[in-house]
Amino acid sequence: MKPMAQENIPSLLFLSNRVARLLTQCVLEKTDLEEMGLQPQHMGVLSDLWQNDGLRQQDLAVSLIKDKGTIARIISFLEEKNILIRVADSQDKRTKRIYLTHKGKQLRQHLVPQAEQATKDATANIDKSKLQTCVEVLNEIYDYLNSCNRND
Amino acid sequence: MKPMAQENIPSLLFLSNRVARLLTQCVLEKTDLEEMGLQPQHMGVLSDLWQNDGLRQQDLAVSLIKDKGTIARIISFLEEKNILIRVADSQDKRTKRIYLTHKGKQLRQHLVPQAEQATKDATANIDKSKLQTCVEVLNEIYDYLNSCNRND
DNA sequence: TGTTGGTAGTTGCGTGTACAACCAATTTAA
DNA sequence: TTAAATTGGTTGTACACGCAACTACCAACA
Repeated sequence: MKPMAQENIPSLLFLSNRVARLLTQCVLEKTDLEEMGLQPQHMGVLSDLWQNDGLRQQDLAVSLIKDKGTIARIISFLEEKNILIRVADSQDKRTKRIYLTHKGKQLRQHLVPQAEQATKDATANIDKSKLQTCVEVLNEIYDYLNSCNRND
Repeated sequence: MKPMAQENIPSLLFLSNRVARLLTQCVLEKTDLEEMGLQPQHMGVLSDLWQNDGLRQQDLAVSLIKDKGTIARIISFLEEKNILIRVADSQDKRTKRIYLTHKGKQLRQHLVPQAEQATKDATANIDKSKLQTCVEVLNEIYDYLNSCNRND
């Protein structure tokens, strides 16, 4: 007699959480983040700014799936460290544009190759095309869910 | 004249973090977790116990990539709610085995289908075989990195 | 048998985060 | 043009988490 069919544990939910933690750990260990007095969440913010300088704090909050208050504090921290500056927007006085300083731009050349290497090491034994598919799928899920969020 | 080649932002690192956040949000919204007074991290612990009753706290810490202190507090919380019990191991008096109560086992039938539906909704527009590949890859990364952790 | 090193669990502390209340500026509607 | 609703940002509060120090226990070895 077969066992009753059990509900399937929703693996994507738990796997994405655990892999995210593990990769973050790897990057923290294998980069100079810590000795520069930075944390993984700071690199998250920087990654968006490296691609798009001049974003608003609200843009960062939506992109990073974090509370706007949390973003405000991270920005304050990075501003303190002279990595970026808040610039009041002349068009809309509510918003502040975030611009990287020279130091902030320099960090990219320093940190991104290290982080890249760390994630490469972590996925060295994975089939390259499957890994590519994985990234594509995550990107699609991200785009889909994030567009839902914006519309509620 | 072409722009200088820029380093590639390590997408898997950031995507896994963001997708994990988004999926966790979805599940929190679309299940009865909150009205039962539970949080996503509690379902993480439960998911391991539903598959393997009688785990040690240390097993949970390794599996969930969380500090053993954090696990201890989550277990205390769930024990308080009569969802599981700590049982001193007679073989090794250092360890405590975690067993689900009847209530804890019931939760599976209640919560897992809801969480499953939530993740299905979140990935409804994704090609099924690509999604399957994505889960496989995440599983491989998880196994690989977690085995590294155990050996340091 | 006693000593030493390692492991499971607990707890104090600092910090990152979400939530909510708030202010200022903008946009929409009356 | 004014009133109401919305939006971007800041700050207070509560809590989940990692780190580190501690206790209790086990295992290995002299």
